[in-house]
Amino acid sequence: MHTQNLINIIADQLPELNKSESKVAQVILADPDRATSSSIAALAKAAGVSEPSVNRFCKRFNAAGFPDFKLKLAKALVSGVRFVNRNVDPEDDVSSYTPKIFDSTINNLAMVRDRISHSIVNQVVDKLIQAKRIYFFGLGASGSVARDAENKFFRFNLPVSFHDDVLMQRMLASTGGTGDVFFFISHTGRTKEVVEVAEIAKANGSTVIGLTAPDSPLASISSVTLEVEVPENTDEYMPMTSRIVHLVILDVLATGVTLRRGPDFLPHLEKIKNSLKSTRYIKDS
Amino acid sequence: MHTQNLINIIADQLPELNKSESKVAQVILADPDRATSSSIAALAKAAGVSEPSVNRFCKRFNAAGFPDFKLKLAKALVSGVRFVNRNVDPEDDVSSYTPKIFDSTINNLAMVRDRISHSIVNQVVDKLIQAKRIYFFGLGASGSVARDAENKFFRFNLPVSFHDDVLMQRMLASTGGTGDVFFFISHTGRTKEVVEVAEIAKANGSTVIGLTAPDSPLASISSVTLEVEVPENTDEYMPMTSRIVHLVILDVLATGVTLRRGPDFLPHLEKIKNSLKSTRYIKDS
DNA sequence: CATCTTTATGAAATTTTCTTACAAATTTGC
DNA sequence: GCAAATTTGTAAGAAAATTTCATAAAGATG
Repeated sequence: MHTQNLINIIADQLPELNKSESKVAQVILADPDRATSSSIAALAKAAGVSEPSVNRFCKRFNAAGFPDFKLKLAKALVSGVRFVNRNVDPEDDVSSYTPKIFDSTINNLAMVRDRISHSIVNQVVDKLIQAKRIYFFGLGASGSVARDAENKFFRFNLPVSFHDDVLMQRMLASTGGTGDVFFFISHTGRTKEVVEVAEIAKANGSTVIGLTAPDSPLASISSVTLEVEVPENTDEYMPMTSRIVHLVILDVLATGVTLRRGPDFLPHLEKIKNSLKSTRYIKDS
Repeated sequence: MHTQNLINIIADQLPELNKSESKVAQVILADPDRATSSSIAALAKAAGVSEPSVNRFCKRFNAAGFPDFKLKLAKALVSGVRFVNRNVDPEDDVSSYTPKIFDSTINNLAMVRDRISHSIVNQVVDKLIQAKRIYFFGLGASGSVARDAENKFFRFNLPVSFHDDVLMQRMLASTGGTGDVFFFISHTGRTKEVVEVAEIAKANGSTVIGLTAPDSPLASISSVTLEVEVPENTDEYMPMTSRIVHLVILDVLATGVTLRRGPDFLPHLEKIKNSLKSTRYIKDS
């Protein structure tokens, strides 16, 4: 499991801190970048606590002392993951909402990165490699993800297709059988049409893979489920980030397949890349 | 343009440093990680120079002093490790390549987050709000992005469509005119078909927006360009992350449009959300 | 090659920053 | 309501960093 980001660790621990430690935490979380460049005295003053309290705070988070803590904080900031709960609000202008949306996406990715089951990724790669045919199915926003997956997996010389048409999906599911892989992408895992099609595929002996929410009907039907838990979209203004997480997971799967294929396969990928060259204007410089 | 890594800067400057500064540089380059956690005294001793020499060295590299220098060095190390040493290599297993792919995506997002021009985002939001019609065009992987954009902007009650068919694109571009917005998505900005269609759109008086690489043919044609610079995909195994960056930028634009529409518009979004409810299995719990 | 000028360097003092020890205050358990 | 445990701050002192200034080295000039 990936080491959690210091900032998130602090945020997580927040409720368990005592009064002065929590004051320190709040000041740091409010502007971590500033914290890295202030002295212990300045930070103590900003938090309204004594210097030793700040020092104790640092030690609580496994730092040798304040300077060491600052160093760790600085590193945590670079890794790009910032503090979570920054919702877009109606008063925001471009320079507020733009980073907020990036940050929220980044945070969700970091969360899934730390939680995704590697053994399940491996199982799915197995299934994909052994597949006689692969179908990527999704509706609405997940349709775009499915389409992207087709574009990606097509390069592996696998018989792959994507469908965002429910009737098409239904027909294909009912004509499939052993060796066929039906890969369902769904944010909620509760869309009736999707679940029904998955049931049909399953009934015909095909392998059903779900890239979806845990504890959903789709998850329970799937032969293997890649569980993605992205916080519900409570804020009206926040975009749905699950699509993006799904895309990255498909990137991971594609990489898994490439690696499993071994180095002999690279020339094939190169060939596909080159086939596009003639469609482009040459880069000067 | 990517800011040069501090370590590389030091290495580059090496020949121009004087005797004691160069000693300091060598010690730091030999073990930069150690340098971040040693005191000025320790480093001075290791380099066989005086403490002020180390201090002067730090100031030479635009640091406020030694502690500030250590901070910058620490940051450089983190980003260095991620960019240089985090490529997927053929020996990787699931638990290595999975976080690597997430990290590389996260890094690219963080980079664009810090570099994207807010004023251009604003300009694009303006154009989208005023548009009589919006067309999202993309080919290949960018086609999926365009499709996702349609799905997203459709909710704004704007006449929007997406096309990944070159002939369709061509026809629409030539029938468009003032008030129409053609939004082109392209990783390279050099695909001939895309550039040609953009030229046609432009010639007919439509607004052309490019979500693409800077200094590309597409960028130079566009009325407004959202420049996205994602490091070239040199590693055979690394997936292309520009798609994901593009999606997030479209999320930003959509948020901008929602905010500009004001709170009166929220019921409309709510209505669309609700329209999907009946298609889902209810969540128990 | 002597002398002046510039530049580089370090010793020591000063200042800033951090840590520790301990006592006061607060909370908790009984 | 009192003792123990925990939390917090004061103040001292230790450590680290910076500045000042003197000296040494290198370079320029006649």
